[in-house]
Amino acid sequence: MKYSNATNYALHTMVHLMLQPERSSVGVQELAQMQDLSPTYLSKILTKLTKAGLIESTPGAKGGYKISRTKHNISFLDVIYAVEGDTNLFECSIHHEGCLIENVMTQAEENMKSELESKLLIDIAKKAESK
Amino acid sequence: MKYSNATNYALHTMVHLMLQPERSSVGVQELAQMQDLSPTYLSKILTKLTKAGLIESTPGAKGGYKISRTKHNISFLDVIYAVEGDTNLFECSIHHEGCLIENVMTQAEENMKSELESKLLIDIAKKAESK
DNA sequence: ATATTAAAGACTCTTAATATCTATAATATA
DNA sequence: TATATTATAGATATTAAGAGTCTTTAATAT
Repeated sequence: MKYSNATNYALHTMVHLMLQPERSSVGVQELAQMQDLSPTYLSKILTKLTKAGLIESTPGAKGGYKISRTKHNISFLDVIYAVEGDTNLFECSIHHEGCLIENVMTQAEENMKSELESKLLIDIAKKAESK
Repeated sequence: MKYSNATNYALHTMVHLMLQPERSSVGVQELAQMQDLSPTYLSKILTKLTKAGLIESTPGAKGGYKISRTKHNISFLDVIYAVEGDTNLFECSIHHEGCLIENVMTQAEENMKSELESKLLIDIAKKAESK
């Protein structure tokens, strides 16, 4: 079990965008180069982030991506959901109602998610900046 | 991102074995039938559990599998490790030392794991029994 | 000796993730 | 308005991992 590469790239991209000056967009070319990815591939991921409202995109010259104005409190969980969707890590294979095993597994997953919800990208960006 | 089916089957099998009378072995035939699986497939999973020391196997007539004598305190995490191995859910794609993103993701995973470590199969088995 | 059962290895099938290519739509600016 | 630039969308190919089967071998009880 692993997080997808896409989630990994998305998190790095988001932190990078957080470090940009206000109102300035960054093109997919630059973002892709930074992580040694093909622009077309990364653009798929960026489109997901855009649809989730985490970033804004403007096509055309001088266009690109920037952090959404309305969303400066973006959590790790927000990014993960945007890329992977909200799915349960565990679903009882026998599929019986109120499975005790599933209950335990779900609770553990909740613990992880609540941690990821409490961690904001902006804090990581600031830490990275001050290094 | 999902837990494997194998983990799912393993957990159900373990709880089932927990509910057996002491010293009695159950064959893969019966265990497989219970979950509507092919015996050969389930046996792969059972072998992993055996190698991890969570259950004991005896070949031959009247043989089968039973919970390890020495391990009546088996946690959910033990079973997951036995089947999936201990791997990190997240590894920085840029692979730079002390990645701040990776740190956050790893901490969240630890929260999940510690919950799974604190939950014992025997407690689930007892609950299921008393229903 | 025989029946029974686990273990191991080779192999196939399926699915999801990864990634690329091409065409289209939108925007800035000269 | 024309052109260059950039995002979006769709089709398609590639890869890797998981799921599952089949067959052979080894171990054990009776």
